[in-house]
Amino acid sequence: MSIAKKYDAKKIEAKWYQYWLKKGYFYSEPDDRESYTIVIPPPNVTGVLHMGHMLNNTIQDIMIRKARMEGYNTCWVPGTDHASIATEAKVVERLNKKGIKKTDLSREEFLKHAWKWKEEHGGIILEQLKKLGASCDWKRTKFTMDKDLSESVIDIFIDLYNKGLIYRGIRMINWDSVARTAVSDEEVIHKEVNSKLFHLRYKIKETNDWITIATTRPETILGDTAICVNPKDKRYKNLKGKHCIIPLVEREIPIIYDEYVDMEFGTGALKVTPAHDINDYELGNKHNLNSIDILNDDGTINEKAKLYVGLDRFEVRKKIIADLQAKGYLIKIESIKNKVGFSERTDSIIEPKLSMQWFVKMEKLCEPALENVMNDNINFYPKKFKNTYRHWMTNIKDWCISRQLWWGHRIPAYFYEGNKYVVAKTKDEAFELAKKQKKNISIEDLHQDEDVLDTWFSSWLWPISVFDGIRNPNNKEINYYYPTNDLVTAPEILFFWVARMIMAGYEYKKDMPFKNVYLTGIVRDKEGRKMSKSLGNSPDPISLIDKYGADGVRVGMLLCSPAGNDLPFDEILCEQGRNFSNKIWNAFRLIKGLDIRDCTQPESARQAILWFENKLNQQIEEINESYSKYRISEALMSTYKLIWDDFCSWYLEIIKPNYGESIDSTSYDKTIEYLENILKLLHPFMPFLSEEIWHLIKERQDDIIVASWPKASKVKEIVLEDFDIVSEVVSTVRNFRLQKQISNKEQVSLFVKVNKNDFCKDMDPIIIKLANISSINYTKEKIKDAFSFIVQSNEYFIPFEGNLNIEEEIKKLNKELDYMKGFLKSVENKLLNKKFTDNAPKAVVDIEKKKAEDAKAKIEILTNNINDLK
RNA sequence: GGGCGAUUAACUCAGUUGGUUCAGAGUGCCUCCCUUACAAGGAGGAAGUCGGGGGUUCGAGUCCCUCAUUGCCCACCA
Repeated sequence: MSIAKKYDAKKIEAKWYQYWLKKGYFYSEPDDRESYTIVIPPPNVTGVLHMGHMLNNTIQDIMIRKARMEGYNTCWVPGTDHASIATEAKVVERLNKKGIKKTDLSREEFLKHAWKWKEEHGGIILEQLKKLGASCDWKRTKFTMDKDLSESVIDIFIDLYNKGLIYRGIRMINWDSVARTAVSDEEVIHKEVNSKLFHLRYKIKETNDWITIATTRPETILGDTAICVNPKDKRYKNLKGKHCIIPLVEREIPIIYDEYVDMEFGTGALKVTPAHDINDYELGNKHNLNSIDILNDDGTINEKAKLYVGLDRFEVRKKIIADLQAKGYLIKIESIKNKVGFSERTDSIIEPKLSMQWFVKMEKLCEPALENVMNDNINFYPKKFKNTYRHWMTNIKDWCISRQLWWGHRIPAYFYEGNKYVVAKTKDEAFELAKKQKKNISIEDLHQDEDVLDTWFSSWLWPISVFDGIRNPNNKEINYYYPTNDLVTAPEILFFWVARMIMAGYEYKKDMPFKNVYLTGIVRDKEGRKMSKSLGNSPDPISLIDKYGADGVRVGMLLCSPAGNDLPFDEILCEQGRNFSNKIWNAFRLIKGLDIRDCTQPESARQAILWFENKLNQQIEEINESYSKYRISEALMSTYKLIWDDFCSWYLEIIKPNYGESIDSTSYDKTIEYLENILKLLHPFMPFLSEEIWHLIKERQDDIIVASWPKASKVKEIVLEDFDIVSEVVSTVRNFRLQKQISNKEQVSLFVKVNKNDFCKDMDPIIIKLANISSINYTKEKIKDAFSFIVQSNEYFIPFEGNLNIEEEIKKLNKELDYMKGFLKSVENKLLNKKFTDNAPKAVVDIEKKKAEDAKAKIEILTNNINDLK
């Protein structure tokens, strides 16, 4: 059989994914094993896979695959989120392209289009995840607007309402006038922009004097209901009780006093527009001011403004400034930098606006959610996010959950007689409730609230609702899978989503939704910019997979992503991942190509096996340790080095028979055993490659995906230490050859003068093989005319007939000698320091003593060698 | 403005309660090698005043203070 020299990922990845699916390895149902559960952070149903998803889902898959091998009943629930505002925006855009306006459609017609869009695009991202190798239980795929999940959402709304935790009220909210909906505080992004600060003067009615105010939003003067100054401000002391006239509209408003006003800013006089500014709104409440809402939902000016009715607010800004200037009200224009809120979804400028909305009271829900994170019942990785979390949870405001959209869960409130309403699951139930309030009501009088719920109002139930734990709180599945084990997500949505899931968990299951939260970094490009569509700096994950293989990309992602750190992505890392695939592939080719005979086992092989056995055990422990601390990159790096350095560069090089020779069956069997263990350790990172080789090594029925995770037995440290000496000797000899240009094919002889008591010669055959030594001779005397070096106070000599550069040798030795002397001095100083010997632990002092002894011995050798050369 | 981090080799990062020869890893770089698994490779090598300054300690990448640079979160100046 001839095996390709280069590993071809493309060829095999699809094959194994289908195979695993067919064998049902991803499928889970409750049984008597312990469960290990992850719910996917549901990507937007209309989204496509980006690098953030790649990272996220690779980590989840690694955890799931390892848990599966450890014997847990693993369940990774996939699904998508309806993403109400994002999806609705896309559907609207698509309709616009066809010349259809949303406003021309009925709600039902619009939703038909939206569902059609969902059917067409909804599956894409999940199909992409399969290419990555994600071992999700696809039979459980959920969508936040599935019937059962939708019902759960409505049940929860009603329950919270009945508990008094949901209320309706007029509040200042963030208004997105493109999407024409309220958005939550978290969906507003503040950006610094260059603005103009307009100084405008208002006439004071009683005195005919002027007062000058400063504003960046001159169009809002149409909604002014007061001018406010600081009571301490001497400039405005005599204005108490006076009024002024708004320019152009000529409306009269009072002058009020409040310490809120910053005397330093602008002119120290503030125009107050309670309907369109959060601070003004609060001032308005405090001073009983009217609110005049001058904005329509689409951002145009309404008739309450009296002027410019029907024009867009930004157009009005230009016009009003021109008009104010013409009439002498504009004093000056200043350039300033200020921060303006933009909608995360539509990037339009957010207008603060008074509006009737639904809210969830957060205070009570927060309590257990905060406590159980702070006391580590729920663990955050990395820990630093606990601080951020606490900060947010202690400053949280009520959650505005209504959105003026159609795509989403419609609010189950039914209105009659204007503002009266009842909350119920169906219109019939609502009717029954309404009858209690008003005897002669008819069902036609009830109108359901037009608004839908914030997307996060469904996603906060995700870990419960995917197991139907809301509608059926004690069903077998929820009891078995909940709480889930790990949540892997981006820190960006810590508050939107993670915090709220924790709240919902304690409110509805009296328990945490997950035990651990692994927060990944943000994927950035080489320049450190966040990867985004608009910048066009994000590589297409699928073409990366085509190029480097899913295994290669998985490794590439993980090579640079310690938990919580941003991830500077560079395609070269995927290349490294691919090269690693190839390395393993070729190690396999070597093993597969060996000729096995029933011959005597060489001593070098026997020693290599002894060593590698211990090395492997040591690394298994280390890898497990890394996993337990959620240091996934570290676990990968340990695996990488174990395979590349220890297994390939050392072990296989020793075990490999010389040209034309055969391997003994004992060594061969051991090698296969090690390869199998290595592949198991590798499987979570490189599932496809490991499965492929697993089956190519020998005929077998079992699959690596469900093979048992390697167990570590006790490590004999001394063996590892002995091997370290051996490897240092080998490297030094190789270095000597390189320097003196002695070919590796030419044998050299090695003399050893042992100065240490516990010297182990067992591994000499390894040195002989790897350094191509003719023989190792032990000597009591130094060897003249030889290249010499010291390893662990033992002296090694390679007789050398060429001209040794004496001066250079002496220089080299002197350099080393100086270093050792300096080192000895610092150690001795330490030991002479009584404070050190008295205070430091005995073990530390003993180590220092040993250091001093070793240093002395080495100094003696070096000194002698230098003298000999002279 | 408030809060939380970060700063260690050219790059990306480890460095776990202060104490082994502790200054590390991977990549990159340099030198030699197409040697009978692998040039997507092998062997060897160079490279850092641990951001600056001060302090605590017998002992400081590690703890404290301060400055500088930088990232993120929250609030927000009309």
